[in-house]
Amino acid sequence: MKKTQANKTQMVDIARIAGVSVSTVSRALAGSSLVNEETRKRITDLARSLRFSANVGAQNLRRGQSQTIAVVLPKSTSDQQPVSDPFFIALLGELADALTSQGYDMLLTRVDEARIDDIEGLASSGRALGIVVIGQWLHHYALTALAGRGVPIAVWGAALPGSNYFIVGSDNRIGGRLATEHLIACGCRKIMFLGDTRLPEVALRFEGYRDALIANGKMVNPGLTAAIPFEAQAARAALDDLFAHTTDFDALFACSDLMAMTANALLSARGVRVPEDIKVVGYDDLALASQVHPTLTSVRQPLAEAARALVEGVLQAKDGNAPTMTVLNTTLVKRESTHTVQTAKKKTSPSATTKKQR
Amino acid sequence: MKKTQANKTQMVDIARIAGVSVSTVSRALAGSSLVNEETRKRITDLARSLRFSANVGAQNLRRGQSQTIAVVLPKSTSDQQPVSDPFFIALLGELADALTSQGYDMLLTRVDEARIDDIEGLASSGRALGIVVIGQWLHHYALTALAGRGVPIAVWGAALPGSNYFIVGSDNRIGGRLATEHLIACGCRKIMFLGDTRLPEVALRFEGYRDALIANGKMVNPGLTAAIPFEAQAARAALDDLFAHTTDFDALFACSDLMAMTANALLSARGVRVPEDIKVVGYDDLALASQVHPTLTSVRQPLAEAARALVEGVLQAKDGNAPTMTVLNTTLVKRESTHTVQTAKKKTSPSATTKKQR
DNA sequence: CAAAATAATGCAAACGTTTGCATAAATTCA
DNA sequence: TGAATTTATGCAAACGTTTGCATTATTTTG
Repeated sequence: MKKTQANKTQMVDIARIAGVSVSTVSRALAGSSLVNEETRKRITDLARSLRFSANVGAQNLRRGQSQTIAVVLPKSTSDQQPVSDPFFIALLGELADALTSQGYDMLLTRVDEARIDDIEGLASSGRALGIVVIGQWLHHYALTALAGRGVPIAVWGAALPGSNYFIVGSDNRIGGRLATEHLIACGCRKIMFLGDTRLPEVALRFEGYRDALIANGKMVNPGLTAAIPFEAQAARAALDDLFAHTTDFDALFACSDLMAMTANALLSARGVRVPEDIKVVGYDDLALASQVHPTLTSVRQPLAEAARALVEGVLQAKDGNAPTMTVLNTTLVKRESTHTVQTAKKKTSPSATTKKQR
Repeated sequence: MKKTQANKTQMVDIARIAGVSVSTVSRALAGSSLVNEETRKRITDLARSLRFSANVGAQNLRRGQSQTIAVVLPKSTSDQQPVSDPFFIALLGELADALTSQGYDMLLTRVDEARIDDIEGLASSGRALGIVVIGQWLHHYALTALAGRGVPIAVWGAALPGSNYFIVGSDNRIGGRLATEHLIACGCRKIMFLGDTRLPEVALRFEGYRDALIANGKMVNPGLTAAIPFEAQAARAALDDLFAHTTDFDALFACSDLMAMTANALLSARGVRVPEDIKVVGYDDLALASQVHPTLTSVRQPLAEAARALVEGVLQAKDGNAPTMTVLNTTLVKRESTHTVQTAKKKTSPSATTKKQR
């Protein structure tokens, strides 16, 4: 006995049984027109019945190319959370689907932000033919260096003009404007912007926020800006602190749904009602946004499209094409958290202990 | 010019520059004691400066083993949601960390539940040395068949006695009992169980629920059970329907936090207050559970431990060891959604529009 | 000082595919 | 009918590593 487990069946086994050479097996399974229809049928049937599956290592080696794309999810060193933001997860899911539907395998890697350079190995080792980076954060420089070295990368993030790597993102500026305009239309006068403008995406959303204010003859009030971080715990602390000091606002524009929901929870705990007292708009339009109470008005980014564009981007990058920037449309999804009319209780049911007016 | 891109540097390049043979390079980089300390240093330095990274396809081929573990996330055919439950995502994150910390790559695949057999190819093609399946759902039979064919798998799910594959799960029965006992201790008399008992995990939680009731001299009331599905949209519809028909309960025990949060939102929309009128316990203890209002009492499953056990399981399976069942402890995390005392407002701050007593 | 042991290196054969080229058999053409 | 063409197959050389074995140079031993 050589191994504990039976050796995997390989092409030579099939060849022997079918009485042909390995070349023919290879060609038959690849669907080459060089092999007789009848023999092909015989071979493919045999392969299926033996549950044969060609060794991809050998294939990649011979072909000089792998069918795998690496997806890296940066994790901040400080943040102990297992997974960053639900939004990234949703994008991840779409990526998984986009990749498998195009016949690529997906290698998922979480890398410490400080070690972002390490991801080059994923490509140079032939493990993956290219890399999708979710979230450029503050690493524009490192990403530029990578791309400069010929590593095929496509990044989800803000469109930074003149960048040397493929970027896919949504129109953050329009997103910010849509949200703000809606709040203005709802009659809000003191709209607070929640987000850390050091991040490129957030900076653009802030510009949209400013655009909307100015277009409506208002000024940007520096007091109505708070650099809330994305990470859940930190966001909660920052918001709690914020609300303890300031209450002079009638609307919140949060740069993520998570942030908006946390804000909602904290306000609610303080007895502030959403949307009656304060209106709230989030960003991302998570699935969860329509599951919470009140359901959350939010800026939607087209995830499936984003995933497709990212895959397309890596492939282009691999082929050495000049980098492009893809900016996807954002849309506003209006829900309860910005309702202006009396909250229309849908058929107040014979519920157990209904307290009128809460 | 042969290729568009410069060819990747490989061992032979390093060998040439260093004036040694490829064997020596290979051994030096592998840290073999056969090579002179000085030459090793020279070679490793060279490799680093050239950003060399050995071709893994070739390595796997030669070694006859890959360093990759596949993680499959089944998606139900009907469900259009990109990613199933946030809980699985959290587990995914832990798995990613556990794998990378042990030097394995993680291949992520979402497979249609109907095609669960296809995952065998991941192992038989040498792409992965083993497979972690997240959620056994209703596929005990298919998984048994896979394991029977020698595919190394480890599954997150309920401990099914006599199974032929590795199973890692948390103690659902205890979890169910803890939740129910807590609600009883809170003075609840009519505790509704929310979950589809066709799923093994849920069935066990229900047993725990029953255990607790019986231990407290109560009977299981069939009217206090609702087969709410896990999937968000469907769950919302089912819950909405449920609450429209029944209000004769004073507590909910939901089989996932998502379900509990949706229930909270729906109840809240109906003017029912949690925890004053109705107490709610969830399951999973998502990060989100402490971010919503009211914060959610929930049954926690030790995710990091789970991830470690799953990895350990696949490796054991690969080595042909007899399958084991790992049952992890569950604990109850008490939060606002089951508070009995007057909701102690923490230092009612000088908030804008505080409505006393909500 | 010869023989034996040790240390460091190289040679060449794998690993399981794919594919250019040669070849054999069958068919068409003039 | 012989040459030219087409069709189907096999041979053998890659792909980039790792590793058993042989080899050489160096040190130790008796």
